[in-house]
Amino acid sequence: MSKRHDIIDAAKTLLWEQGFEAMSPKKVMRLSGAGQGSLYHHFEGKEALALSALEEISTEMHCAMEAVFDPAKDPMDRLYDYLYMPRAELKGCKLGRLVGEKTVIESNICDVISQYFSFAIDHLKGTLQDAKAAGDLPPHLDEAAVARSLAAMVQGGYVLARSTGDPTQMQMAQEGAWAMIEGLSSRI
Amino acid sequence: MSKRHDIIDAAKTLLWEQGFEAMSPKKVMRLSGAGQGSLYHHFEGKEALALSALEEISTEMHCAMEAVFDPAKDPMDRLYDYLYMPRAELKGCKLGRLVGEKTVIESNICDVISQYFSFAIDHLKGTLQDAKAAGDLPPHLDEAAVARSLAAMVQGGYVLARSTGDPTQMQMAQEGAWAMIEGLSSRI
DNA sequence: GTCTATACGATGATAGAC
DNA sequence: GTCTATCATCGTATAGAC
Repeated sequence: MSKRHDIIDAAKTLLWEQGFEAMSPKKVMRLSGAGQGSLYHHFEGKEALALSALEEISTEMHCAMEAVFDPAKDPMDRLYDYLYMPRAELKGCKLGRLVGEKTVIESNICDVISQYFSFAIDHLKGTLQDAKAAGDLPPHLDEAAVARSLAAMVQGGYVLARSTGDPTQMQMAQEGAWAMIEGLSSRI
Repeated sequence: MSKRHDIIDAAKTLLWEQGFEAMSPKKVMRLSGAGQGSLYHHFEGKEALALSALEEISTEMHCAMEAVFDPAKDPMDRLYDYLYMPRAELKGCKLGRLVGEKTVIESNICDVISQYFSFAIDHLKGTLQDAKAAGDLPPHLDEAAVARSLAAMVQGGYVLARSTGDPTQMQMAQEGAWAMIEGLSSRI
């Protein structure tokens, strides 16, 4: 009965709660109940473990996003649902939170994170195009740029919320974003 | 001749380049040329040192912002200048970057960061009000929310840029934000 | 004020027995 | 596959001499 999964689960938890640098092999062992031998049998080292854990997390987040960007939905609804997706304001984005760490930026971990963002931005861009085609947004709007803005607003919302310990900071950022989108829409 | 300033300077550099957890007293000593004794003579410990360094950084950033939000300027110019302020896209915000770290969130360091954000948000809010008063933005716009959105967009722009190693991600986020603001303005 | 010496736990990993 | 040594190094701090 392999402990591989217990180890990955512990790593996922610690990565989210503490970040990559603070996720030590020892903490993973304590939390998972596995010994040193198991950990280094299944994974080459700390970075490889983090990579496996983050790939699982990334997959889970992709699934959540596919639901939000369901092409059967009205484009403006998709945008609204993206902005107002349930989020753990004070814990931060499971992936985006990690890019503050130098060691993450210098490792392969960064690829998993940037792939997630490009996935989200592509969906946003497509949705903005659909909204334009439906006559819901002005035709001259630069959807590539606005898509980045919206993704950035969410990531920045976490930063504001965490710095103040106040989840409503994220909610206000969301409302501001939606106010701008709606303002553009209602004036077509 | 006190080494206090050398130590603070080294701490400022390391905090920006590596973050708080990675800023070890030993690294500060190496970079500043000071010995252990000097460091612990001038500062109670690592956190106190970081706090002093970040207060200096915060002051510098406040000054830069006062220039951007000069009340003599046209409100829309102030917004534009804020969005397009020169930024080190790949290094991140000297303050905002730190909130990803658990130890930062749990310490007094967080206060310095949140004070900086509330300063920026207040200026943004006031500027948005001025723009409304001048007839440049729709009167029903929720300036408290939009102010958070704009501040968040900048912080998130750093996240996107760092995750991809591509500074233009920040620039696109800025352009998207400006496109939305301008879109609202041109349709009054 | 500055320095060196010393301490002790945590980190990240290897070795080898079961 | 799993476990328990064991290791060198780093991180954070104290003590005490100059």
